[in-house]
Amino acid sequence: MAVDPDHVLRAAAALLTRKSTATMDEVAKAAGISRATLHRHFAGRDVLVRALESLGIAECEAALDAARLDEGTASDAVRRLVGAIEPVAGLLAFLYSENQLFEGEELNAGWTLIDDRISALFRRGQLGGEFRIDLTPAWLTEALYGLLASGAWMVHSGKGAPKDFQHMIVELLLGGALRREES
Amino acid sequence: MAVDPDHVLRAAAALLTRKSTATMDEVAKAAGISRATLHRHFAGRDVLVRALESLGIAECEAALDAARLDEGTASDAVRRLVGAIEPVAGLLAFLYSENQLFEGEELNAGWTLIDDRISALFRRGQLGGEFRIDLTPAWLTEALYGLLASGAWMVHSGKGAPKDFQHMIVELLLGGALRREES
DNA sequence: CCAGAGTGAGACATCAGTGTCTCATCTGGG
DNA sequence: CCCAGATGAGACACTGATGTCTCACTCTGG
Repeated sequence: MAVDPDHVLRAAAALLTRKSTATMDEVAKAAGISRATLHRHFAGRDVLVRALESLGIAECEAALDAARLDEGTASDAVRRLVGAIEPVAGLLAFLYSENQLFEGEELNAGWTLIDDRISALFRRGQLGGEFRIDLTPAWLTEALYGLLASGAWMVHSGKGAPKDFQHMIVELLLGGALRREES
Repeated sequence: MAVDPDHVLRAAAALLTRKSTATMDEVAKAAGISRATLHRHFAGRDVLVRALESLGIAECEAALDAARLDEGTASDAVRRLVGAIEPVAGLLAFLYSENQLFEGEELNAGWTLIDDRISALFRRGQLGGEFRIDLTPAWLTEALYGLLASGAWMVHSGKGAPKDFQHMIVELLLGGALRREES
């Protein structure tokens, strides 16, 4: 029976999300195929990681689309974005750490696109008077990534419930830790 | 001349902070000693990483002490903490990712101590009515780690200035992205 | 001055992960 | 039914990192 490359990719993503140093052997086993077949579809670990990178980018963009960043208040858009991106957070964290190894090589241009779209959202919130302007959109974007990683870690390690993921991140990112006098 | 193990450790920390996959050979070269001597002082990569872990814990605790978490408002304490912990942020990020590989093994109890001290700070802020209570101290602590990692990444990649490190993190962690009507 | 400790350089074996190949087996379409 | 293509299992060699050992050199203290 012909192997479904997409299924293999998702199995690899699920495994590497938990154990980033997993062997090609383990990846193959996780996907339910032999190492030989895995190598026929992805000729080498780097090829596999690149494919996972493309998958992560595609899913991120899908989440960005689903979140409709241009509609409604920027706060609501951020809320939708975090909710939509939650399933990808683990894979994102893996790729994030893996990309540090590609130091010399150029990184996939897709990330820049995603960064730009998220930055644009924060900028929209600033221009609309919704967000404070003393924190740059670039930093807010990077901070969102960090909080997503922390949230994914909380859930993964069992210290936090998946249902709280969106609330925890959005509330901290938007409102901060300080208690609000108003409302 | 006798090698100073602490100097070796700091050189290793500086290198591994930038390139987490550095070889023992590269570590030795970075420390200005031979691989043989490096192995005489740290018999294996895992021993070296454990030693770095101890160093990171010690420096974290020193930062916690220097920040005087019990004095003044919790907000000011957080501000001092971030400022004091900044030099360790890179090493912290390295150990953070490295600890994921120690899955089965027990993690150093020192981290729990540090977590507890930071959590206690956030709890103090909550009990004093300074911080909101719908975000758990455990999450605030984890979020702080994530923001420290993001900040270190911003500085490391040149996207942000070191002088903004403390301000970026503290302002986002405490105040959030939303614009404040008051003040 | 001399002995001993510490170091640098290099050789060597080992080990894990990987890339590659072969061959038997299985499946599906003509 | 039969064949072509795909898969699984395993063997084999290669590579990079590592652990270990030896030997020569250089300090320093007695």
